[in-house]
This record gives sequence, C-alpha cells and structure tokens, in this order.
Amino acid sequence: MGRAPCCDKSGLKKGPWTPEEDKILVDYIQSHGHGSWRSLPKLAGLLRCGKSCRLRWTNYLRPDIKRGPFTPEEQKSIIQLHAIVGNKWSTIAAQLPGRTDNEIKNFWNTHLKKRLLRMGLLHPDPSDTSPAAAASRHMAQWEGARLEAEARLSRESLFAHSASAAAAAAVTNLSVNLPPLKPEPDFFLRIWNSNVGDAFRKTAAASATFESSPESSFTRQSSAAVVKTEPPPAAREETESKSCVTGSGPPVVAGMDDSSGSNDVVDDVSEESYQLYLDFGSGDDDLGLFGGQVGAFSSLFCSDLNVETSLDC
DNA sequence: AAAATGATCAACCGCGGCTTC
DNA sequence: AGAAGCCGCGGTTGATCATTT
Repeated sequence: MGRAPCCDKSGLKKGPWTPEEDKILVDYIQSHGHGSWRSLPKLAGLLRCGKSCRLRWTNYLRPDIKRGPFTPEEQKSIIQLHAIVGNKWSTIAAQLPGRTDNEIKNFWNTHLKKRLLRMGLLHPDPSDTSPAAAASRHMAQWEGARLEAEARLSRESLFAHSASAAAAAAVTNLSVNLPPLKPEPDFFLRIWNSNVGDAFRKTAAASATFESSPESSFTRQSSAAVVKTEPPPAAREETESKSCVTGSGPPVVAGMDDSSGSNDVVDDVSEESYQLYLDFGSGDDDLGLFGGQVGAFSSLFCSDLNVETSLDC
C-alpha cells in the first residue's frame, strides 16, 4: 500500500532546529500536549513535519531527558539488554530512564560495538563459521537446553499448583472458576514462551547439526555470559532486507576465546570496558546473564515480549 | 597552518504495525 | 474486509568537531 510522504512537502523546513523553533515546540507542547503529531506543526506555527517535531521532542527537548555520558551501570545494562533483545533500541531505552533510543543506538554503534568487536566479544556476522562463532553457537545450544529445562520445571510447578488449587476449591465447594491462581511471576516460563525462548529453540535446532568439538567445555560463568540470540524469522527477514551495512539483528556475543586471535588488541581496551565484560556474566545466581537484574528485566519481558501464557505481570 | 582522516550525534528516511473509517 | 492515515521504530546520512599527519 502506498504511503503519502510525510516530509517532502514544499515549504517544510528540514535540517537542524533553531533555538526559536525549539522554544515554539516546547511552549506549545507544554501548554497543549502534543496531541496529533501530524497536525501539531500547523497548530504551533512551525514549518516542520510532524515527524520531525516528534523526533525533536522525544530525542532532545523532552524535559526528562538525561544528558551526559553513560554511566558504567548504564553501559552494562545496554550490553546485557542488547544480548537479549538485539537492536530493539526502544526496548532498551525503556529500561534506562531518561535515555532515548536514538542516543542508545548511537552509543552502541560508536562505542560499545567497537569495544566488543575489539575485544573479540562480538561477532558481526551471524553466519560466521569461525571457531569463535562456532563456540558461541555451542553456548547457545547449551543455554537453550538449560532454559528449556527451567521452563519445564516451571510448567510442572504451575500445573501442580493449579491442580492443588482445583482440588482445594472442589473440597470447599468454591467455584472452580480458577485463575484466582495468581501465579508468581514465572520468569523462566515467560522467557521460554517469548521470542527469546523461540530464538533459543531455533538456535538449538540449528546447532544440532553443527559439529562441535568434544573438548569444547566451558565454565558455567562464561556460558552465562555467552548468548546468541536471533530475531524471530519475520524480524530477521525484515532486518536482512532492510539493511546490509551494519550487522542487523542481535549479534553474537561470545565469551573470551583464544581462537579470536584478539589477545593483542584486548590491551587496547580500557580497564573499565574490560570490567564491564567481566561483570557481564558474573551474577551469583544460576542465570548469569540476568544476574541480579531479574527484577528490573521482568517489566521488560512483561511489556515487550509476546508472552503467550495468561500470566499476569 | 592546513589538509586529511576519524569520531560523534542530531536528524532524516522508509517501513511495518496499529487504528480508524 | 480492506483501504487509508498515523505513529513509532530501526537504519542511515551528513554536518560538525577533534585528532593526526
């Protein structure tokens, strides 16, 4: 279906915003709200398209924008979230108050991505068949199997809970119109039923045909830090068709491996970024990648993943 | 001092999804 | 049901500043 272009109308200004335009936009939104972005420019008296106004407001003028460099905690969060959701900048931004998707995207592309590539922790090409990439696939298979087991246990415990609740209700002549079963937030089950779980299952299936060397044994900690996620097929097709410049879709984050041959360049990496990597998979709990972050991430999974169960968030 | 190169980031573009009619 | 409109997202571009040669 065709779409009427938004910004190519003659007379509409493009390019950098002037302070005067900024003031007009801020004044208007503060007194009227943005309402319909499409009609806002006309109502506010701006020679801009609505799209440009929205971008300027959300990325720059919004009062809750947090300026300044990213803190180590924020960087760590970005790395962790990116390993989980890939280039879902808006999803990542939602977990970092005051940061915009555009800012995070730029920061990733100009800082974090380069650092991780230099450190050999990121493989730009998912189809890479190098030993390092192979190792990461092996990791994904391992992680997928573990997640599946966790999910199965969760289902079983949920079923047990459900059955006992039904029995109790029958005994007490209560309506068996269940779900007063207010389940505890079941993290593993949600993940497993989400796109993330789907990606793991697909990865595991793909890896099943992959010949991994018998000596590829990895520590639990490193495996937790190593997750290869792939977007669902639709998303993958979309990104592949859209872009060929940057490695779109969630990249492979691999553990430190000798085969990357990058030991000599790791020295270039700052101690701080290296520490970020070390912190990355060092959670005390069993789910290293999510170490200590489950609470913070739960809202992410509630809001952004297609959880097919009826579990409440 | 000036040109070349690299890094950064604000802004644009085009597409997909959702909503409305 | 499907066409049209709108919004938001992710990828890309280009201007500007910093650094190097």
